[in-house]
Amino acid sequence: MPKTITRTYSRYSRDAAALLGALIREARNERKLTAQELADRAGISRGLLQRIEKGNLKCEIGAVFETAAIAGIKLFEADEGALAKHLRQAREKLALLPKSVRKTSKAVNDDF
Amino acid sequence: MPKTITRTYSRYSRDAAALLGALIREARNERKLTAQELADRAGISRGLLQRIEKGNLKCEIGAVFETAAIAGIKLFEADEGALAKHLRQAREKLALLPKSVRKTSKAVNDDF
DNA sequence: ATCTTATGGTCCATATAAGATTCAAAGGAA
DNA sequence: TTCCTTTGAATCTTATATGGACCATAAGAT
Repeated sequence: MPKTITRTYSRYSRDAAALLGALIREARNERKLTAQELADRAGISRGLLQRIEKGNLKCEIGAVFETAAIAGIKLFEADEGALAKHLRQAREKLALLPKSVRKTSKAVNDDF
Repeated sequence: MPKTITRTYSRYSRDAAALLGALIREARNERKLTAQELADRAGISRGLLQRIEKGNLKCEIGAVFETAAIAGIKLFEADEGALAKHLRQAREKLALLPKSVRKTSKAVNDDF
């Protein structure tokens, strides 16, 4: 039998997905859209929308983002212009950075 | 031959994923972590991390959120407390709402 | 220069997410 | 009450994302 890979998720990730799903559901209800309607507009199935609204982490991020956008949820609390600006800045900044990192010391800290 | 489903994504979704990926890469470089190290900590493969950092939308949202969390990116809000707060508020609000919506008129507007 | 490590990319096997279908139950309108 | 719609959930099949093994290139160290 093939070995089954079971992924584990941190509480933070679970909360983030649950929150996003709840926001989508809230926005959908406010706009008086049925699950089927929103799913159709997002180009996904109703079953997938259900999983997304429940905060299921095993969903394609493209489907989640697309659904959130159509429902009117703004990711990163930014409007489209601000998002594009952030993106451009991030790209410019990355262009100046070296492509690879080299460890000189094991300066590692996980603070979360 | 089986029919292939090709998903389309809005510019907003693409930008959001690209930004998130860029933020992850930036945070990884600041922490002087190699791609392999971050991938190991997130429990994913290096190849998947590469796609995430490139903003590929065909990735499991759980893997993306987990990676972002480990890299130190705070989703939606500044700190985890704010995230948990929002989540709780959303859930409380949802508990008061009816489970289903009924269309009385086609009051639908897509403003994005 | 050499050596070592990191990255970017491709290809393939397979674990798995998505779509489709079904059903039961609940909600709202008549 | 009787419809009709929506939702929730389970099952199955299929499309596909993931992991792993490659290899070439780039970058830092010596």
